Amino acid sequence: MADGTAVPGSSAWQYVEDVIRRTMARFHFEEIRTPVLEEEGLIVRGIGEGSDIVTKEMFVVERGNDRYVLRPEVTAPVMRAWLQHHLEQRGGVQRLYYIGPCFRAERPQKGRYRQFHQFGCETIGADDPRADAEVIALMLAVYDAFGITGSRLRINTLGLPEERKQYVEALRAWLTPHKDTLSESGRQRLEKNPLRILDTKDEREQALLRDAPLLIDFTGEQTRERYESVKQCLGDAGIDFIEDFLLVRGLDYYMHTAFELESPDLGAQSALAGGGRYDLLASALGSNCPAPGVGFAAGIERLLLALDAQDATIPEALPPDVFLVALGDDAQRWAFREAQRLRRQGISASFDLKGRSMKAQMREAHRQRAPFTLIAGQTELEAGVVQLKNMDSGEQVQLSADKVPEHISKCLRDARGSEDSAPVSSR
RNA sequence: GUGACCGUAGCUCAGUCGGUUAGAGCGCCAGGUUGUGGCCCUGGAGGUCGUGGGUUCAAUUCCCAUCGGUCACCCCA
Repeated sequence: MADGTAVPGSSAWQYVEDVIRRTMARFHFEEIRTPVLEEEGLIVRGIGEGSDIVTKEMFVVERGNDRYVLRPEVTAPVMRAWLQHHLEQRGGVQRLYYIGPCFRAERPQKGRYRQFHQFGCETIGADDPRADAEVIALMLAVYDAFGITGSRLRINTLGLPEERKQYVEALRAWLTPHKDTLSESGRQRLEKNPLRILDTKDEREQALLRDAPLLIDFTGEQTRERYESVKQCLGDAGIDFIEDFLLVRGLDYYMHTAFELESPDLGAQSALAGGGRYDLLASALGSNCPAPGVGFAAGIERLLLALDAQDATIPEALPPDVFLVALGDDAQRWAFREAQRLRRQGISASFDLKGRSMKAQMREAHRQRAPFTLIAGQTELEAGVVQLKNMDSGEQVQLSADKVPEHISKCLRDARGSEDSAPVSSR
């Protein structure tokens, strides 16, 4: 197995996907699936030639003269799909979401894996500030649905490319005299990408930055008004946020609104999710179709870490409705036959495949939390009957073999009817 | 890519200052109950002590390499 590629395949995973999909549906976002394999050019143009992802974190697949990459993120692929399939022709605004694997060739650590899983949404075709606020609200709604608390929403505006460019120069000019205070990587960033210094973890650099110029002061009236509207929408919806003028994003396509959701439970990789507006992505991809967009991306593994840290209860896998216990060779054939009969009628059935003792089969039924067991041996087969045992009460009744499905159905209905706990999931 | 730490049973971990058959708890299997789960009791299976090499009379233990893992830097979900 390649480094950093463990894929959790547990009931927790099922549960997480289920809650995400339901939340997305509540906001009426529609799922879009894009290929895991993408043309290298799309990703390079989309997230920027100089970005860390493109320069050192991509898994490249070559075939003949074609170069593909395993997608490192999903926004650019979604935009490609939107352009390629002319989704703008569907009229209105597209509200889309995705969930699936992404790949980045970084050194694995807590909350960071080479194959990881993202979910996120993209609203394409609207530059209304409410779209930004809606995306943020959706992002928070997901974590809310999981009961995750203590995370912080930070927002900022990255302005327009022109404004940012002026700011970068001003920041560089301001920092250059303080070169000696910067760390080694800080000095490298000063050359390559001064914006990245803003989210430094170095305390001396953080102290220095307190007096540095701010991007917001280099933005024009339009940018500022837009930013104010987004904040106002968030306020109207009662969403708490922290304004952080030092917040930047690592992908080049972002502009205007940028945001990040941080959790104290994650270790060094503290971002649960992040996103922003990317009105110029479509043109970076070579389209002249205007496609203003805004979205967020979130890591499922980090969500699982947060759930774990908060000792959240994750619903267990559903038990079978009935476990069939067989004694002897003839009964083993009966167990398979009977399981199939029940399954065809929508009753979930399970049975032993190792020819184990009755005691072991009963234990297995108990372990699987089956509410009922159906027991048969030579005696029952010859008499055309089976034993139905209620595992909860221990009560056992003998049934005529042909009445089994309807009887079990009835018992299940009775058992479910008497439960006042919330239904976990319908079958 | 850089650095630090860690690899003993399915899992969580003891242990050996180098020395007869490497342990515990949980889990698993079986018996106690000629065909009945949970609790309890008894027994059992399961380990090339990550791998390769070196030092030594002797290595799971020391050394080197390698592979795997973890965390941090960096980066970001």
